Amino acid sequence: MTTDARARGGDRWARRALATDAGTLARRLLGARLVRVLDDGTRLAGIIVEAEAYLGVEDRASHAFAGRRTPRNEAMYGPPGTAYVYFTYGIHWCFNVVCGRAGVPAAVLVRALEPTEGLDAMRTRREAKPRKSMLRDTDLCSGPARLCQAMGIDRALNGVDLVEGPRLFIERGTRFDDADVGVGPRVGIGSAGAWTKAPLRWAVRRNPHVSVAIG
DNA sequence: ATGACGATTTACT
DNA sequence: GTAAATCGTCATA
Repeated sequence: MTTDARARGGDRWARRALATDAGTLARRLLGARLVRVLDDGTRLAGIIVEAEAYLGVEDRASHAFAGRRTPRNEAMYGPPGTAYVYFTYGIHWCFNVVCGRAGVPAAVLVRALEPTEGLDAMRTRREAKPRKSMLRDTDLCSGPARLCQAMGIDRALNGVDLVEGPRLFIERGTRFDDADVGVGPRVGIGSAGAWTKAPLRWAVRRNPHVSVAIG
């Protein structure tokens, strides 16, 4: 493969593979490679090892619960393969893969990556604020906001198309056996009734890059 | 116009 | 373990 083809993403996920329900996609995304190509051509990438499903209008923990549709969550209503990037806690960005079908707001929050390409650039971004010591590899992308900081994902990528776009996309990666995958409640869900404990988070067992070990 | 809150992370006791 | 950081967004008025 040529360098150019590699930068474009040689083995991307097709849109039809993303046109499924959030739970199914969250499980299937484990092992996929998330790729970010910076403006200077630098390629950053990591294997997805943790993801959460946000089902849609019935899911009280979803930004689109009860059909809420605002400027912030508009991307959730886009076609499968749309990036939904939102800002939270006044500091952090989080990245989702919109799934299902256009007009139905469902998405998968990518919570952790095992970084594979561009670790030095990631470390530089993550250490932008002064810190006591150099970050370990397992601190680079082990959390939804951490991976966005490491990969340079922010407002500018909200709404972009992961299937055709040049800056952020998903490639075929490795495959994790069911025996190596755990399921449990989502992280950081406050009072959302039964949805607080619903088993909608998938993570690779014993993988040190996961943000919170799975039960 | 105002106020409460957040799909988090970090530093500190 | 607890608390601070930090501000866009949304619901209420």
